Amino acid sequence: MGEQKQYDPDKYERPSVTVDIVILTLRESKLQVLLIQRKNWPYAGSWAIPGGFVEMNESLEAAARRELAEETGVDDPAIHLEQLHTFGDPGRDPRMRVISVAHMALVPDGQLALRAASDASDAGWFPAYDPPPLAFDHDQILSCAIGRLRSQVETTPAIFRLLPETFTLTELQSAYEHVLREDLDKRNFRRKMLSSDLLAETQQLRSGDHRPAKLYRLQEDAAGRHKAQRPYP
Amino acid sequence: MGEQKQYDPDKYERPSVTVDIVILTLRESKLQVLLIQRKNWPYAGSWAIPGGFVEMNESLEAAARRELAEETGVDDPAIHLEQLHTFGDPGRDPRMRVISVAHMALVPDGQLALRAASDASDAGWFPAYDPPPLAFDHDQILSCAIGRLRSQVETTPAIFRLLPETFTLTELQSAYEHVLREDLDKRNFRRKMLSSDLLAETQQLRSGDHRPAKLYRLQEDAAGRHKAQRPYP
DNA sequence: ACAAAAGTGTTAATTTTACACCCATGG
DNA sequence: CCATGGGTGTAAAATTAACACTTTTGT
Repeated sequence: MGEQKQYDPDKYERPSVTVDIVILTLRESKLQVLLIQRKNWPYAGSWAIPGGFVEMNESLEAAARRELAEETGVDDPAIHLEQLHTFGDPGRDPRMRVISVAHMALVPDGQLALRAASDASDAGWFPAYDPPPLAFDHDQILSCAIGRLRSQVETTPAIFRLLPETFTLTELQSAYEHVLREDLDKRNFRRKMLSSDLLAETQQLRSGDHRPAKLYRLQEDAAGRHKAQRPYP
Repeated sequence: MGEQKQYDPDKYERPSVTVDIVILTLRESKLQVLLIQRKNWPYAGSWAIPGGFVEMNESLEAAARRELAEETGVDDPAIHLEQLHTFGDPGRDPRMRVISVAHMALVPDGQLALRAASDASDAGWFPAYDPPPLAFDHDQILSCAIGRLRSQVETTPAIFRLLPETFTLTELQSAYEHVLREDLDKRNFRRKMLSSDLLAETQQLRSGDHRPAKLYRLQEDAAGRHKAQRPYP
């Protein structure tokens, strides 16, 4: 900060600072969010977005990654984690003044070892667009995450952070459709995607119950072209 | 935050929390930022983005508006103020752990009573795209603000928050050009603007040295409509 | 053979770009 | 009368939107 009065910082009461993490994934073709159930006052029994205190020697991102690892077992710098917004209204937590730096993490559905944190009676995945009632101002935080995700998905290759390394075009389209909540035209979608330079064709096929589908992966250098243009729509 | 261990919050050392405000305006047809000169260690003599501590009973936005009023004399809820990002790396301020919630304010050039804060030896406007060396991580904060402004200007009517109530189309175009740093085609610009439903024609003309120009104002209900493309927070 | 998902082109509509001259006023 | 900024239209190109059938596999 830039002020420069001869403040004695100790004469100011200080708030607690936490990070909250909206952890999103695509499971069962739906956008889902990880929530933990509170055991204690306030909001005992309600579901909440996971979070925790920022320690004095760690950055905000480090704190968020630490919490992410604690909740999901995922400790991978490749996981997409971004800061969303800071929520700091006095009274948002009745126990004390808590300023919370909200983050969003996008994790591919996979072997997420969902280990409930020691302080949660339970943890689970819920439909992000239709969550249970949430503690504190966590409905706002979730809305903020979903809004950001949608905007990212429309303008960057963020969708791939929710997908496994290889995927079919139908899976990719379905991911877009479930995040954006709109139906896309199959032929237009495929034409646009294939002409976008975002995808690399693999040699493999996904054999399933029906006609096998080509598998694609994100083009290696696509991260850089990120901001450039909207892949879809 | 959502964790719920039986934390004793007092056993945690707490960081200081501040708000910093990137105050932007269009002066002399240039995008300019308000900076204050530091008098004391660290970065004595450097220019810095104004800011100050968040008090225990005020929201982050209230703190930012209070600082904005202290620096500029502008105390108007209509001023566009938005939260940008929170900067909290340990060591960003050598005096202590400071977590700063950066904001951006857009003020129309006008009778800004620039009163230097008591702790600043001076305050002044500087070209936002070509600022002097800045204290702390304030270059990052400024870049963040400019990036956000550009994205807002491309997708929302934010540009009008930098303009006086009435303006000519040429002034409007010039505002876009100086914020986006690109030249726009006059006829395409005017056609697009006039067909956008964002503008209301006034009966007045701006008489200057040459042919008078029609004055426009932002359409009353325009705040909602242009939101179409990118919602950010 | 059939059910189910994969894959494939064309046309119309809309949006974006490029581009140059006349008009109204003040000095 | 002239210098200066205000104001205007059209055509080509690019992008987007709408739309239905054939292919391949497993059962």
